[in-house]
Amino acid sequence: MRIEDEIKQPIFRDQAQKAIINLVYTAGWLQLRQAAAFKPFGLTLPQFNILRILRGQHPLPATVALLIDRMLDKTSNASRIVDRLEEKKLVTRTVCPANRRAVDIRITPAGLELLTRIEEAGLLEANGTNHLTEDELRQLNALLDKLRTEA
Amino acid sequence: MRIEDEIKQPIFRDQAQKAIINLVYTAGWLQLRQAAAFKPFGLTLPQFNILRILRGQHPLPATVALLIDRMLDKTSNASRIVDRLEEKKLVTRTVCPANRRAVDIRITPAGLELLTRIEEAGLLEANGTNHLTEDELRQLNALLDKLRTEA
DNA sequence: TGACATTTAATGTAGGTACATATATTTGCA
DNA sequence: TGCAAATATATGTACCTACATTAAATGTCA
Repeated sequence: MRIEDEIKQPIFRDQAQKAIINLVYTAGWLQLRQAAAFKPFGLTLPQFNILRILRGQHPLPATVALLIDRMLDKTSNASRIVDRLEEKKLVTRTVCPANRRAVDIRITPAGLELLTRIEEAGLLEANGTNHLTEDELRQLNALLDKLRTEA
Repeated sequence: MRIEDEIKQPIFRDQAQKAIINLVYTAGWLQLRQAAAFKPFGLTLPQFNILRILRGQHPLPATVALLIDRMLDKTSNASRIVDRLEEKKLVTRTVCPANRRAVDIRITPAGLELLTRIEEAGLLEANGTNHLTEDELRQLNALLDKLRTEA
């Protein structure tokens, strides 16, 4: 459905305004579907992303600073997301012996097993981009990268 | 900057995964800039959007149902956003006389004046899409609309 | 007419972001 | 050595979304 119809706004000032609204709306649409997919596993999207980063480090630990560096949203509060994962016994937190300011965060066997189950469910494949061809996806990536170019 | 460099992930599974991450990242990037622009005026983005919808109705009132229908994020809680606008005296809430379940929400003169000031500041123009040509913006809109096509 | 369903908005709860501040530890350097 | 600056994380506050529930008013229909 065209964005005009999705939000019942028939006229935009220009293509730029329309593109911005379309972009934010489409990202929200994607996130909503992804969040719904993760819900049966008791995870939110940020929690899932952090678990994946931790698996990437495994069996080495990660620090909060490393998580922030790798996350999509740099300013988000990794500390509190780790709180939730710790409550669910999916990660452990121990003071880093080499630098007692830092915290070593590690994914647990339960966390690894959960990631495997989620991936086996094929959530990541049915993700909403099925209607675009390889070439269209490339175009989209190029346009988004260009859009973010700073003056 | 390419999305690979923005989030320090050199390899994606495929163009589709890259496009999804790129899309969510770019939308967040845009929203962050927009939120920063509204901050000096004491408004958040959802508050600004609701004020604009109310101005569109002015001098007629809007109901909460109408606001939800027009908003980008359909499931968001318009009621609580109106709470904040009411505290700031930018809108009024009165029980609808024709249907006492509904609430008539109206923008105040202060609300209208604030919108004018924001628009005069030119925030909506410097919005981050300056680097794309008219044709590229059209392409982007078409790709996003197609992406959201349901099976 | 009166019981029941529907509509409209508000509220409770859990989790998230953004930004400022606090606390503990380590580092650097006079 | 000792003290200030820097670092690493945690916490407080305000606001947001998502989803479920509640409360009040209205509509429906036997």
